[in-house]
Order: sequence, then structure tokens, then C-alpha cells
Amino acid sequence: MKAKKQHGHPEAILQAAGIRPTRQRTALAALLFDGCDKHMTAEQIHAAVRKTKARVALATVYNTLHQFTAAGLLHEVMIDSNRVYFDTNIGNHHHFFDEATGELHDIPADNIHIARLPKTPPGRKLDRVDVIIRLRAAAR
Amino acid sequence: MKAKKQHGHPEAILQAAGIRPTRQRTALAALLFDGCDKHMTAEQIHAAVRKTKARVALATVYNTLHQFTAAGLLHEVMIDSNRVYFDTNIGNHHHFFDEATGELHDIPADNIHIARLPKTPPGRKLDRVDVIIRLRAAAR
DNA sequence: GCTTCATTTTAGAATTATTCTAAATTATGT
DNA sequence: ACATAATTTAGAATAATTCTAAAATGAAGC
Ligand SMILES: [Mn+2]
Ligand SMILES: [Mn+2]
Ligand SMILES: [Zn+2]
Ligand SMILES: [Zn+2]
Repeated sequence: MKAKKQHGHPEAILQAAGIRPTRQRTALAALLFDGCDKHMTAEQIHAAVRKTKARVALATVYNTLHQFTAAGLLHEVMIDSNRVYFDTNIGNHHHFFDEATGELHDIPADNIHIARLPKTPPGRKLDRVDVIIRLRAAAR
Repeated sequence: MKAKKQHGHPEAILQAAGIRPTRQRTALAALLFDGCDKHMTAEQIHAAVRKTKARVALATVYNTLHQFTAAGLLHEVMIDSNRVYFDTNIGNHHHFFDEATGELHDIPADNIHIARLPKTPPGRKLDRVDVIIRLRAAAR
């Protein structure tokens, strides 16, 4: 009754993405695509799936997250040199990064205006523009 | 005859930053603060200093880079989940990241206009805004 | 120049996120 | 059911970084 965004059965999402819905992939999809935006590390996702009845090896968590990313179901966010966050919000948006807690929060794309973007160097194409607003604990 | 930006003797730079100019710190400062903007990883800096007569342990490279960063002589740039880049350009600017080569290139701050920045959450203060333009090899 | 004490450097071990390997399991097509 | 391909798995391997505890160096006082 509170879920944000559309979300179908995990199996249907995987089918639509051309990924075979195995037991472990379905368990991970159910966890990730519940309609709420999430930013989680592989370890966090592994811990979360462990709390359900499903058993999924850490290597499978990594494999699956990379497959989901390749299929466009997730985005990788690299912000902290020693963790990758997997973002279930695949729309155009930016991030607050709270350095105190390591948490990421979304900023809708239209909350930030970027103008006069320099043109991309020759032989390259623009992949994406990431804006990261880094936050620290306030002075007092 | 071609050096960009001001740069004094490495020892003077360290003195001014309140860092004791030891042999290894001076060697690293000489390498980094030659007036040209650089984006290098610890391993790259270690390799570069090895080519000079100076002998510096990798642990010392890491220690020193962190000290330089704490003193405001360098900025850390986290873009690639498995390397930290140390940036000698400490002014306000942004980056192109070439995913093909792993190279970083500066974008002057006034080449990008950011408007309507959302206000920082309570209890937090804005540390910095990083804009990363990710590039890939062009289609053909 | 020596002695002393604090600071710095060092080699190597440890840590941690992630990837790899090769074998075991599971799913699919017949 | 059988054969075959895809997936999963445990554990080993890798790689960036940090830690440890010992050795070297630097500053200060004599
Ligand atoms: Mn998080
Ligand atoms: Mn790593
Ligand atoms: Zn997000
Ligand atoms: Zn830069």
C-alpha cells in the first residue's frame, strides 16, 4: 500500500529483460525491485537475501548484479573508492553522498541545472553525467 | 619554460603547509608540484618516483599522499571503484573521465553551470560538488 | 660531533572488495 | 528420461590499501 513506482512480479521483470528467472535471480529481483529506490552494495544485498529463506552465494550476487546492470535494470554508482553501490533508480538523477554514514540519496534530475557543458573530446561519446554532492557532519 | 601555474621549491611548499620536508616527502613534492596539473594513482606516483634516484616505499607514498591531502595540497578524486586519483589541481573544477583509458581531464569550474542546487539536509554541511562526465569510445 | 627522543620510513603481513576457477547443480530441449 | 547448455557455488586468487612493529632518520640539546 506504500510502494513507490511500478513493479511487477520479479519473474516478469527478468523475462522482459531477457534474463532467465532462476531461483537466485528471482530472489534478488524480488528484493531489489519492490518499487522503492535503493542504493545497496553487493555485501548489503547478500546480507539482505540471507535473511530470507533463499540461499545465494556471494559470487552469484556479484554475477547477478552485473547481469542486471548490463540489462539496464540497475545502475552502478561509484562514489566511495572501496564500494560500488547498485542503484535501483535507473532514471536520470543525481546524488547526495553522506560521508558520515556512507548513504546515498537521490536528487531528481530537474533539481539541478547543468549548463554550458563542454563538448566531448573527439573519438569519444558521452556516457553519462554524474553529479555528486558530498556532505559532512555540520560544524556544530 | 613551459610550466603552468606557480610552483616554488618543494621544500618551501612543504614548510608552508607545516609538513617536515624529509627526503621522501621532498621527492614526492618535486614530482607532483612542478606546476603542471596531474591526476595520478598512488601506484603511478610510486612508479614515477622509482625512476628518479629517490627510494620511497609504497607505504610511504600512501602516507605522504594522505598527508598532502589533509594539508590541502592535493585533492582525492574517486571515480573508478578500484583506484583513487590524487589531483594536483586544488582549485574548483570538474572532470571528464575516459572509461577507455582510465584518464581524468579537468574541466574549468566556469565551463559548467549548476543551478537550483537542492539545499543540504539538516545536520550536514556541503563538502563539495563533483561533476563527472563519463566518456566511452565513440560508436565508430 | 655525540646523545637522546620523537618522527618518519619501511618491509612485509593483513584486510577487503571483487573476480576467477573448476566442479557441482539446475534448467531446457528432445 | 537423456543430453546439453546455462547457472551456481566454494574457495582460491587478485589488487588496492592499510596496518604493524622494527629500523632509520631528523631535530634539539649538549
Ligand atoms: Mn547505503
Ligand atoms: Mn579493490
Ligand atoms: Zn540513485
Ligand atoms: Zn582535476
